[in-house]
Amino acid sequence: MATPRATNFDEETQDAMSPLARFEKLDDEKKSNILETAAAEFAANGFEGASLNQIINNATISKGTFYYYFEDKFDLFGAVFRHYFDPRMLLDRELIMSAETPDDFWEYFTTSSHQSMMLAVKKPLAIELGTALSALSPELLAQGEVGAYIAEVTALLVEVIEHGQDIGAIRTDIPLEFLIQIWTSVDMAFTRWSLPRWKDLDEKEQADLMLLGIDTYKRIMTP
Amino acid sequence: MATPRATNFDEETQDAMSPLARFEKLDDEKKSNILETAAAEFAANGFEGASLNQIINNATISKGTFYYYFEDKFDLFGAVFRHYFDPRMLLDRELIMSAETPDDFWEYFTTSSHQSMMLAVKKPLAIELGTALSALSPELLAQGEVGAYIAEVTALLVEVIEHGQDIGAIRTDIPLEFLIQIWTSVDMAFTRWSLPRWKDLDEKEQADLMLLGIDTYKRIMTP
DNA sequence: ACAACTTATAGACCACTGGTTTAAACCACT
DNA sequence: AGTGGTTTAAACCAGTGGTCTATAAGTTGT
Repeated sequence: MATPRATNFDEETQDAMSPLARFEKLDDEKKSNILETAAAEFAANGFEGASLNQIINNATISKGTFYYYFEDKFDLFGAVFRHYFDPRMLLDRELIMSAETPDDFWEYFTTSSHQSMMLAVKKPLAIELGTALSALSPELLAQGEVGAYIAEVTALLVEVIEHGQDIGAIRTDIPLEFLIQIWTSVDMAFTRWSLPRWKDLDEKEQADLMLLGIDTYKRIMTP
Repeated sequence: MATPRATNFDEETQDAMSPLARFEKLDDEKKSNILETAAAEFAANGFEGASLNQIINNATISKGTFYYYFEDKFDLFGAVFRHYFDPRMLLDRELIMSAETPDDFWEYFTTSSHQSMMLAVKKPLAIELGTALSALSPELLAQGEVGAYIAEVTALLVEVIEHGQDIGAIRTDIPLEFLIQIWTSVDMAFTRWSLPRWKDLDEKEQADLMLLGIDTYKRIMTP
C-alpha cells in the first residue's frame, strides 16, 4: 500500500481530512438533516436492514457526498448515536460518585435513572435506536465510532459500579465483567418494558415503576 | 388478485404442498447437510449477515432447489433452530412442575439448568446461534417458524413461572410479561458469560458458577 | 409402451444492496 | 486568471435475496 513514488509530496498519507472532521464543520442544518433522516431509517429497519440508498435519497444528497463525509454505513450509524445519546445523559456520574453510603448510592441512582428516563422519553426514536444497537454483533460493537461510544458508556458504568463496591453498595463476589453483562441486560429489559408505557402513566405510577426497576438492580447487586 | 378465469380448475389455490412439508420428507442426510451448512453460516455471520448464496453453494444445491424447500432465508433460519434446539431441552418441565415448596423449586431449577448447560456445551454453535437469534428485530422474532419456536419456549417459561408463583417461590407483584423479559435477559447474560468458559472449569467450579447464576434468578424472582 | 402429470432441479434473471471511482463544478485565495 | 482544495453527481461494481421458466426425473393410468 502507499506506492512510494514522488516522496517529496511530503505526507501523501495525510489525506487532507478525515470524513468525520469534514462532517463536523458542516452547517448544523445540513448535519441534522442527514443525521435525522438516517436515524429514522435505522430506527425503522435496524442497522443491516436500513438502506443507505434510501437514506441518501431522503436526505437528497448523492452517494459521492455521503462518502465524502462518512467512512461507511457503520460510521454513519455511530454518528447518529453520538448525535442522539450523550453518554453523560445515561448516568449522572457526579451525583452518584458523591454517594458515601449504600442508601445514598441507591437513592442517587434512582434520581439519575429518573432524569435519564425523562430525557429518553422525549426522543421518540430512543427505543428503536437502542434496539438497533443491541442487535449489532459483538465484533461490530467494538469497532469504530460505535465502539468508542460503547467503551465510553462502559467506562462510566465501571466507574460507578466500582464506587458502589467501595462504599459497600455493590457486591464484590462476582467478576466485574459479568456484573456489567447482567447490568446492561437488566437495563435493556427495563428500558424496553417501561419506555413505551412511560408517557401513559401518571406521576405516581411512574415513580412506582421506577422503584420496581431500581429494586431489581438492588436485588442483584447488593452484597 | 387471483384472476377468475376458468373457475372449474377447482382449487387452484391449493398449491400442492408447503415447502416445509416437502423438506420434512427428505432423506435425513440431505436435510442435515443443508441445515448444518446453514447453521455454520448463520453462526458465523448472524441472520442478516449470512449469505444465502454462500449457503447454497456450500451445500451444493441450486437456488431453485432451495426455494422449493423453503419459503425464504428466514424460514431456513427457523428450520435451523428447530433442528438444533429442542425447547424441551432448555427446561425440564416435568421436574420443575413437580416442586411443591420454594426450596424444591429452586433446587429442581438448578438441576434443570445444569442439564441444559451440559447439553448446550456439546453443541459448538449454540452460543453463536443464540446470539444470532437475539439479534433479530422484535417484529421478525414474532414471525414464521422462529415466532412459533419462541412462542413455544415462552409458553414453557410461563408455565414454570406461574407454578413457581403458585407455590410461593416467585413474586407476584410484577406483570408477568415484565418478569419474562427480565428472565430472558438474565438468561442471555448468564449463558453468554458461562457457556464459553464452561469447559475450562472443573466440576466444583462449574457447580459454583451455576449456583451464582441461580442465585441471580433467585434474587430477582423471590417474593 | 406411451402419454399425461406431478415432483424436483438448475440456472438465468431481476431490482436492489453498500461501496468505489472518475470527472466535472464550485469556491476561495493569491 | 489560475491553482488547489472542496463538494457534487452519476456511472459502475460485485454481491444480495428472491422470482421465473425450462427441463429432467419419477410416477401413474391405460
